[in-house]
Amino acid sequence: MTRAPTPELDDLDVRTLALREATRLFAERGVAGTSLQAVADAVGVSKPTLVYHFGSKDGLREAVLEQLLGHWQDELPRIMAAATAGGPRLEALLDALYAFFLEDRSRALLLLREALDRPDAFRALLRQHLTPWTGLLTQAMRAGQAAGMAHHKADPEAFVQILITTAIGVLAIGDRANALLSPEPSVDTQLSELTRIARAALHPHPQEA
Amino acid sequence: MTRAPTPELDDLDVRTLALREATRLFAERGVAGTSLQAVADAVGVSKPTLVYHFGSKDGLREAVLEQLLGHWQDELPRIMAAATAGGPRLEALLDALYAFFLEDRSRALLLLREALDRPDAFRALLRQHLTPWTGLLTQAMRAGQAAGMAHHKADPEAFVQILITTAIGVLAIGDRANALLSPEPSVDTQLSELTRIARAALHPHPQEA
DNA sequence: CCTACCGATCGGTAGG
DNA sequence: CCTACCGATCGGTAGG
Repeated sequence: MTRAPTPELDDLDVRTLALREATRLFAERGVAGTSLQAVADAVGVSKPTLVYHFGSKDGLREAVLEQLLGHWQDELPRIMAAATAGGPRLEALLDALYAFFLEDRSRALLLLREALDRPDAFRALLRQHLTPWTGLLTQAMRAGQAAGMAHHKADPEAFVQILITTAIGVLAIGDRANALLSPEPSVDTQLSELTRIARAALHPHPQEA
Repeated sequence: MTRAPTPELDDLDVRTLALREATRLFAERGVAGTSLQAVADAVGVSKPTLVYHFGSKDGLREAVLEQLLGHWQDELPRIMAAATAGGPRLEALLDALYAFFLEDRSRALLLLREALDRPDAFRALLRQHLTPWTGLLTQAMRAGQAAGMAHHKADPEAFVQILITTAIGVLAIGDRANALLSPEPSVDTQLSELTRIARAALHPHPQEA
């Protein structure tokens, strides 16, 4: 018995471990494709223990998503501060976006799956947590357009939308979809190209400035 | 009894109807989230009837995918011919890509779900059916680069990859992910902006030509 | 193409 | 945090 019998410590361990394993399994196989028993086995506890900690399978799913959004909430202020330090810098923003999702593949996979499986809940989740931040981006972009530093034909909302959609798409399935091409572009190469595309599409052609 | 009792006709009807309903349900809820009974109810037959026609649930899934890829195989030659008629035209290609997936939302959803749920099978499917065609695109793009008509910094494989990934991403979840922004960009607006981005990222800046 | 039915597994509860 | 167990549903088979 090297393990502390303190219930509070055990609680923390099981809950943390369960969140980690559920995140991994839900991302890989989807929520519908993952049984509570499969999570319980991965954690090394019984099925009712999971129900005790999270109320239900749906409670576990919500806890996993809340944890993901929590990470996001912690990082966003830091990212936005860094990116807008010397005026909004597109590259810094994209690099931060890439880094966040590269740190844990499950993040992009879970987001994409949630978008597919629960459209309404997904929309509500974005509205609640992220719309204020994207508003800052489009605002900065309009300012850039007014100053002639951003392409005047760009639609700020659609531009930001597409960049985020593409980044998450590449990070979630870039290693599968690249079977389309030969030779296969690595995820890193795809992200570099995305940055180049974004830059070219944002900055006005000199003769139009 | 207005319906013909001919078994062959009924066979065709049930199979066709089952494929249609399964496509819709698999796209909406995923394969794991759709029971054979749910498909049977939607078609109006019993569950064993589906097993008779498709062998198993997995057989039904494969039939749905084959039908999707079949459509693609029929349209691709037409698309490529139209797009390369007067030299490769980016806009024509993108419009054809958009049109194909807009015609039936399930197409983009199913592809995305398959990429998530069965990575290896998805890669094999792309390699088998689509890599030759994308090879034509990168080839045309390299020719454009050599002629100074396409941006020399672009990575052809990564560029094509990203355009397709983004188009499918927008068409599959553009109506959910746009809750990120306010006002929400419509899917049409997103596609227009994607075309603009692609054009700006492909064509070299004049001073570099 | 159906009814009847199979064993296995599902999410969740009772009770401790 | 467990064992024991619940009814419901799963994909699939038997037999016609």
